[in-house]
Amino acid sequence: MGASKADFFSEEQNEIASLFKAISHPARVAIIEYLLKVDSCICGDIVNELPLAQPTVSQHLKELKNANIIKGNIEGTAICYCLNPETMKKMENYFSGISKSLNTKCC
Amino acid sequence: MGASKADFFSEEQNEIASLFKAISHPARVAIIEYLLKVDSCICGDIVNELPLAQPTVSQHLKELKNANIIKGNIEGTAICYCLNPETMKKMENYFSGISKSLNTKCC
DNA sequence: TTGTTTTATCGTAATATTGCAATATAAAAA
DNA sequence: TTTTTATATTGCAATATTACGATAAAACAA
Repeated sequence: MGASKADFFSEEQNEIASLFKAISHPARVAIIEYLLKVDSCICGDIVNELPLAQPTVSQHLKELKNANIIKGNIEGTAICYCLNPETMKKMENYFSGISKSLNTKCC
Repeated sequence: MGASKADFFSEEQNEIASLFKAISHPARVAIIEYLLKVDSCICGDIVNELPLAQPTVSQHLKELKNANIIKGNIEGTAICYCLNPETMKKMENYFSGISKSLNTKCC
């Protein structure tokens, strides 16, 4: 069909999948790395950093916000974006948990 | 358009994006978590664990293999799958690197 | 008020992904 | 050999994503 059969998987599996789906596009990786590079909130400016039109960037920012990967604070005409440390930690923990319980003698 | 404008992003950004794209689907998250749960190579058996038809599972396994997230060893008629510890570590490191250089006083 | 700036939304075309039936392939068993 | 078992590939329909022009909305300046 094309739609994922989300109903057949656990809530947690669907959550993890959509969290990583948010960073499964190079534009969104670029946004994350830009926010990391400037090391502060960025008001405006993101559109000029990417080789994409403004509506497209806005759409990618919306997806990152929905996934809780970035936070956006309204500052007058502009919006201040920054990374959400908690979500970064959550994703780190997902993999460190896997690494810990991995039997490396396998295969 | 629909296609991502991959040419305009860095090699590294495209790599990171396709790595996480591999775990952006609940079926592939379920495969990872099943391999983790059994804590050993699994020969066959994966198809029966998922609510999907055999060709669909095969397709998901192929994507996980292409992303180096799982390894598959042929064992006669069956194929032994297990997680790739190096890729797990790589993904963990991506986020721990972000967490480390994150200015948490922001926003 | 009007104009400017910044971000969001709508509508839609191009492309990608998902899922599966049918079929193919490959190795072992009978 | 034929049959069985396990996995892969092909082809296609249904759905999702990506990208952007046009437009809207919101805040501020003049």
